[in-house]
Amino acid sequence: MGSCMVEKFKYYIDLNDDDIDLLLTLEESKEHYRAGQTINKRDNDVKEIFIISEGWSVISTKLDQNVRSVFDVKLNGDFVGMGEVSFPKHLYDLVALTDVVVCPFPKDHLDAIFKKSVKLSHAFYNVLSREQAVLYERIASLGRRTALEKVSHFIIELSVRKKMIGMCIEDSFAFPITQADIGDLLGLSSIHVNRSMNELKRHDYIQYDRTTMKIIDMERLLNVANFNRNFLGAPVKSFTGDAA
Amino acid sequence: MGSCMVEKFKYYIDLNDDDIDLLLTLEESKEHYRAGQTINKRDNDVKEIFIISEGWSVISTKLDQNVRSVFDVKLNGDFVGMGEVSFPKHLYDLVALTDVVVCPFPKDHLDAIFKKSVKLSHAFYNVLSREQAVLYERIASLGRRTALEKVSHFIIELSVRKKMIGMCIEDSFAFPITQADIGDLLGLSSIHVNRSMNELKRHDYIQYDRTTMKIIDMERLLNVANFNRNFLGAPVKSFTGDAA
DNA sequence: CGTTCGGTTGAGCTTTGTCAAACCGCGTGG
DNA sequence: CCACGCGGTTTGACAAAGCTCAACCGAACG
Repeated sequence: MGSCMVEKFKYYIDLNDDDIDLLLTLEESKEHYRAGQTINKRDNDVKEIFIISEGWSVISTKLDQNVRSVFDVKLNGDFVGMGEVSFPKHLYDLVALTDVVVCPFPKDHLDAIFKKSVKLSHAFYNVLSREQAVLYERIASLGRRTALEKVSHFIIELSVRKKMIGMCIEDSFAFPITQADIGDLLGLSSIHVNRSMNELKRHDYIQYDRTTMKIIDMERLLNVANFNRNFLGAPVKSFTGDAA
Repeated sequence: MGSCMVEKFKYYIDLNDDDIDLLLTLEESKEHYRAGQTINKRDNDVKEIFIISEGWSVISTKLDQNVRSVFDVKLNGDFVGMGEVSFPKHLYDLVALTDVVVCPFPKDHLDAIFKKSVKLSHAFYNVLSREQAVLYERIASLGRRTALEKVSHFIIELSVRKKMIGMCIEDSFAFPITQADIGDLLGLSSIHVNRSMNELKRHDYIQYDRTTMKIIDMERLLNVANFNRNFLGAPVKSFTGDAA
C-alpha cells in the first residue's frame, strides 16, 4: 500500500520517481479516529489536507440549532480539505461516521510542491476541479430532483465510488450511514428518506439492512435516478491532454 | 482599466511587475455577446477561461427536455471556467442574460503560468477554492432553506457581490434576471419565486421592477434569509498567510 | 396595432415535512 | 440471563410547502 497520497495521485497523473520521492518526504503517519468524533472542526486552524485511508466520514455544517447540512461523504481514498487549504480556518466540520483512519498532509508542504513540481501543482489543481464537478452535480440534484430520484442517485453514486476502490462486489457494499445523515445530505427529512428507500426495496430495485446495501436491479435504478453515466467518469491527467 | 485579469488578481494576491507582465502577455482582446447567446456550450472543447467584463450570465445545464439547473450567475469581474479547464470538454453551458463582454484567457497559457510563477499558480488555486466555498453555500441553501429564505438570500448575495464591484449604491442595483431563471437557480418554480418576492415586497423589505432591485430594510431581510455575514468575506492572499 | 414575453393571481393538487407511536436489535448493568 | 434503555427504523395521520394549470395583465417591440 505505501503512501496514500502516491496511490491516489497515480490516478490523476503519471508520476515519475522524483515526484514520488517528493510526495513521500512530505507525508506523515496515519491517524485514527473513533466513530462520532469530529476530525476537523469549523473555525479551527487549517493545518493539513487529509486522505481518507479507511472508514466513512462526512463534510457538514450546522446551519442552526437543529438544522445541519451534509455536503458530501468521504470514503477510502478521498481527499478532504483540498479547497479549505486556501483559507486560514476550517469552513466545515469533518465528522467520522465509522472508525476512520486518515493520512494527514501538512498544508505548509503545499508550498514546497508548488515550487518544486509543476506537474504536482497541476495534479492538485485537477483534484480540486474534479471536486467542483461533483458539487455541481449535487446542486443539480438538490434543486431539481424528487426525493425518490435523489435517494436512488445517491445509492448509485456510492456504488460507483465504492467500485472504483474495489469495495463494491456484485453491486453490494457496506452502508453504515444513518437515514438522518442521508436526509441532511439530500435535503430531505429522515422519514422521507425512509419512505423512499422502502419504496425502492418494495420494487426490488435494492435490498438493505443496517449495515449493507445491495443493488438488485441496476438498470431500473439508473432509470429512476435519471443517472448521468458520464458522471464520475474517467479522470483527466493534465490541463491540455498530454502529460505536462 | 487595463487588464481584467490583472485587476481581478490584485484582489487575491500582491502582484509584482513581473507577474503583471506575465499575465498581460497572455490576455487576449475582449469578446462581445448578445443577450440570450450561448457563450460556452456543454460538450464543446474547452479553449479558455473567461473573466466577465460586463453584463450578466449564468452557468447552467439542461437536465432534461424541460428541466434546467442554474448553478450560478456570473457578474462583472467573475471568473468562468476555472474548474472546467481541467476537463477536455465543457461540462456546462454559459449563457448571456444581458449583452455581455468577456476577456478570454486561453487555457494553454495556464501551463506557462504554472511553470513560470509559483505565486500565480497559488492565485489560480485560491480562486478555485473560493468558488468551491460559494458552491458549498449554495448546497446548504438548496438543501435546507425555505423558498422565502432562498429568495432573500439570493437577493442579499447579489447585493454583496454588486457592492464589491461598485455596482450597488444605496442597496439598489440592476436586476435583469427573470423569475424563471431565479427558479432554476434556487430549485423553485418561477411562480413560487414570484410569490416569495412579492411577499418580501409586501412587507417592504425590498422594492423591485423589471430592471432594478432595491433593498429597503436590510436588517430584516438578513434576518429572513438567516444570512451568514461571513459569507463572501475578505479574500485570502496565499496558502500560508504570508505573501508566498 | 398585434404579438410576445415576463410577471401576477387563484384554485386545486402533489410532495414532503412534522409529530407521535411503535418497533427492533444491541449493548449494559442488575 | 433478563430487563432496560438507547439509537435508529418504520408506520400512520395530518399539515405545510411548493407545484401545475389556466387565466389575465402590462410593457416592449416589431
